[in-house]
Amino acid sequence: MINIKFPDQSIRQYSEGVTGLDIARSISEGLARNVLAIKVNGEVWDATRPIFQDASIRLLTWDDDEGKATMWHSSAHLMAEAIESLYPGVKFGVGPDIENGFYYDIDFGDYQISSDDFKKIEDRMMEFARQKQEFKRRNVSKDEALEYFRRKGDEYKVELINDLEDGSITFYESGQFTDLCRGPHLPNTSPIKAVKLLSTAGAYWRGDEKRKMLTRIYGITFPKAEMLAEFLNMLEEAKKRDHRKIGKELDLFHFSARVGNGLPLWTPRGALLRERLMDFLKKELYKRGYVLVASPHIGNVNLYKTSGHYEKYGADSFRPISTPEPGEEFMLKPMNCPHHCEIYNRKPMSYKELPQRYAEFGTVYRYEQSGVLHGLTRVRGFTQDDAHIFCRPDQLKEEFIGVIDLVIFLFKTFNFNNFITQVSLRDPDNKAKYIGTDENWDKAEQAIIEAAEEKNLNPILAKGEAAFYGPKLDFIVKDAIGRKWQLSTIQVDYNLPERFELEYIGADNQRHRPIMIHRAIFGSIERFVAVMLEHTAGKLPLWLAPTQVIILPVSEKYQIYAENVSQLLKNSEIRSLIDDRNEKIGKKIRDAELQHIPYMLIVGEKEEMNNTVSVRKQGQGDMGSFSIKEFMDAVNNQVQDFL
RNA sequence: GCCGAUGUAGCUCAGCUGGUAGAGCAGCUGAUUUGUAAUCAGCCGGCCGGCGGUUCGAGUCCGUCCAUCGGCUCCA
Repeated sequence: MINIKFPDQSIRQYSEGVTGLDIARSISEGLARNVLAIKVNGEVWDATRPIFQDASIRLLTWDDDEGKATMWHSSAHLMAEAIESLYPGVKFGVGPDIENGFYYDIDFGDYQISSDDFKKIEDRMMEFARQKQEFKRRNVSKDEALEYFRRKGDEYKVELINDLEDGSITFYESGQFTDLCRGPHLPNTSPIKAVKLLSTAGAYWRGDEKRKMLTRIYGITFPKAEMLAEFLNMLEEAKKRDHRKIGKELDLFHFSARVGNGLPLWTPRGALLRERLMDFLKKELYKRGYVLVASPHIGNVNLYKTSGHYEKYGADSFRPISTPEPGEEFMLKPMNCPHHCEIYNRKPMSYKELPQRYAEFGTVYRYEQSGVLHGLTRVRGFTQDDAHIFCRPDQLKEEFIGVIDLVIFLFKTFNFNNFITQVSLRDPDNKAKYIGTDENWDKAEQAIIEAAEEKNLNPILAKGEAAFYGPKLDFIVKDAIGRKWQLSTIQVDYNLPERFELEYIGADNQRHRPIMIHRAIFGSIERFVAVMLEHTAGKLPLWLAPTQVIILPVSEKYQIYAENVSQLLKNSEIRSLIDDRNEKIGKKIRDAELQHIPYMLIVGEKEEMNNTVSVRKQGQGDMGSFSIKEFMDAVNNQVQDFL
């Protein structure tokens, strides 16, 4: 007998060789039907794999991320089986589960697969799923594995196997399909009750653009048909919230091929929104001891050679600008930091003057590959809400805490209540590839982790994810429909202080090297606007709305009164418009609602007589009648914290 | 950049197997003078993404370039 410990710490005894499925069945038949996999001592196993030793276990169902992952991984096999049966001779690359579903990279030879083929494949997948095909795990020797796929003519699998250790290789068989696979998998295909293939895409074999491009097919499966319907609804909702669509509808920004792709043009309304965001942030920066600096859009090539950016952005980015002076070249700045380093460098700095916190809404230019451009989230010219903090090593933690506070304050302000954080640390097995001393790295990593813990961030620790120049802390927000966006980043940099020979004079009268912290809260204004629009579905808060109030005269007779109201609002710095079109009030309200204008003021005979406005709040309807002053006070009250 | 798809009026879209462009919304004009999510009528508006080709004839077929979309890769 062996002892099996459950998540609630209770222990039950089972005979050796018991499987997850057996354990589930010993609890209830219902659980046995729902169990997709089992976690054994922290490792996810097939629910059908026998357990021979004492173990802590957790039965995994659809409600567990690992349960979903197992199902989607098995679904990738199911899709591969369906595709192999429909298109014999295709070759398979890799087919993992991903955050929302799974994909498989496939070499279809000469056949050009398209979404028209999806229905056929989905039907075949469901047919196989209903057959309740079992997933059978089998250990194979490297020779046997190679032999199998050589005979099958699948060079991709052969390549994968060649990279594996003999003795660690497993095959999974389901129906007519055998795949090289680590697993785990479902006991059988029956939990898969709904299938949807989502898209095709080209994907380089092993992510290497020099190698062959395979066809990737994305799909998702569910244990219930209703869940698929829900998922498809969510996709619809995401489409409705697409910032590119909202940006057009609300007339915020525009792209012109004549200006150049990836170069956003901000319309009057959009520019206003940007200004509001930047003004708000500036005010916070002053409060928190930052100082604004400013630098030009170009800098001498030598600046970027010193910083190392030339190497990174020189060849594949906008080409340097030449001048009448032979040999003289300037670059559009891809980063603000070199300029800020030179601002720091302008005079000897005392330890008493640190930290220096330089902030700039700096517009930078990077020649992104045409295929990656995407609305406002990926562009070629964008404005970072950038800042660089130059501090002493003993100030690092405190500075981190300061930035974390600012980030949290802003997330709260913008209603991003759901976010995760990640600390990127260096790879402990490969310390050589990082610049900076061992001691400094240890201290910095420690400082970041401590700062994050003090702020209860509960960060994910990602070893080996740090840049070569320093560890960092990233903030990833989840928007209203659960999508993740990386916004804020705080990065330690040992590299630039070195390259720019930054110094301060310490209390010991010796020269010391300051530490530099890069930090951006919004990331870029462009991206932040995009995320805001998708998060709010275009319903911007009052203080950000380009038009805060629209005055709707019931008929032309009240035009003069409407203008009077408008003037009063303007005097009070409330952004308003009059809808003086010859339309009925219902129509004007409808259009204002669709434009998500926070307040509508209906004015007619009653209002003109009593010097009032009838207030309608966007999304909520009629709020009743108020004096103009009452209304203005209420508006000013709501926005005052943001001015 | 690469793979695939798409590109028709300011916006959203229709236009079958090639015969020379259509709707709704927006805009303009007029009528109506309106009370909390679409008043009616008329009008304007298109080198059918650009360039080449096939054809008597191309929005429709072919090539090419550009842009957009979904991915790969990269990143804010």
